[in-house]
Amino acid sequence: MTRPSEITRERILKAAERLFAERGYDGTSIRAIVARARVNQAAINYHFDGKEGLYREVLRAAFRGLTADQLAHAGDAAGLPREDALAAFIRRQLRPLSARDEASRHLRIFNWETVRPTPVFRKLLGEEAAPFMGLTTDLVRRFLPQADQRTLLVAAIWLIGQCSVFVRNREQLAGPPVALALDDAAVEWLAQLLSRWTLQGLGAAV
Amino acid sequence: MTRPSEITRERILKAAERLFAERGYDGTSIRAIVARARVNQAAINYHFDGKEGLYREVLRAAFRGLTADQLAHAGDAAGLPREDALAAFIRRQLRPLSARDEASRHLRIFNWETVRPTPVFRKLLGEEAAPFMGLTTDLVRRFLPQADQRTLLVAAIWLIGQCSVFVRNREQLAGPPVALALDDAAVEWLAQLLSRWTLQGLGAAV
DNA sequence: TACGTTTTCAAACGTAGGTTTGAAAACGTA
DNA sequence: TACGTTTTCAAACCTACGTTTGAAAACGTA
Repeated sequence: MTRPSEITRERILKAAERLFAERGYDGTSIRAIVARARVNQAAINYHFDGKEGLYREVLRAAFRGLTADQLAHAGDAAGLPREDALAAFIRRQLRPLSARDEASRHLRIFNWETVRPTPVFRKLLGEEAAPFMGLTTDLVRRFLPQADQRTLLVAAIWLIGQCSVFVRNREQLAGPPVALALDDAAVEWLAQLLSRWTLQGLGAAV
Repeated sequence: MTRPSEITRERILKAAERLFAERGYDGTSIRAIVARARVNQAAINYHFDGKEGLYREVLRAAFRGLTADQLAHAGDAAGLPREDALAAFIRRQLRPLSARDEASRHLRIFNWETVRPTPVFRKLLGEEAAPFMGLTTDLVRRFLPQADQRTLLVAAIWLIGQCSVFVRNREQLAGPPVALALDDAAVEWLAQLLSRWTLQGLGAAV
């Protein structure tokens, strides 16, 4: 692998990630990607063997990026009181609300897949979802020590869902009729509210 | 309005609803719709003034259909103890989990819009979301009588989110690694679990 | 039945999409 | 430097899309 060709590859990946996140797979054209990346149109077929191959790469990177971010703090959680660990988890889950950064983009690519998962995505999920689900399950287990596995899984999904409804619908919630402010203070307020309700929901005193 | 032309209209709407639900707006072609509806291709432009006009009609029907279910029971809720009203709300929200019917299809059309809302959808939401949000807000207000409007709104969204994470990701949750069973018994069990956690979360004794 | 309107139809139009092509350029190495 | 390989490039190709067209058919009504 020579250096310049790697640059082209990276430029394509970066542009593709942005556009796929914004417009989804179908809504993003090869021509739009190459225009943004400032490379030749044929480069995508040369480097990634077509649009689908490029998407596969982007998806994998997004998935890794997301889980890596969350798994990086898994170690901390064990050392915290369960209440604090839960609050930290929720705060991290809400992070894309205020930050319009890489994590936010990754999550968006992810979201496109939840409506109609591509085979590529299904495969990825089957292979790599376990660590994150395990982390979340471990967290709720601290509140439901004698629950069975099925209940723990549902609790984990429940917890994730409480956060993701705000993250996913960020744009609608920002406008009328809800008009939820989304500055840092509001996000922190929201995180505390969700923490309290979740703690109580799982039967912990607050 | 003559009779046969109404039949054509209905056939198009029915076919379009199915296809838009399955593949989304971009993923559904006019040609696929007319093939399923067994009508001429130009009929869509004649009756709906183009693909976007057709989508507008389908979206409106989906929205009405979805909220109608909850709104129809809004009257009942007032007469129930708040705990029962909440449980009934959750059970209704989870209904698309077990029923692969019209409601399920409507929700799916809705879901396509959450990633990147079309202007058509935004307009619809602005015009018609208020009754459903009002209903949900009224419900949570019974648990948080002295909360301000912003908190009530967040609580309402929180409640909706807890249900929608299961409904939205039904397909992924049914498969590995979660492998959540989704027969009627399991859905009822899930509804009760969510009811309990939500009740506790909102500070009610169970 | 006769006539103006509404509705259907097959065909074509123009555009945008992903991919392919074959040659030119850049590159690494002997 | 010379040469085989890798990478870039502009152009073309082919397909699928949404829409338009103009005439034929069906319709409602007088």
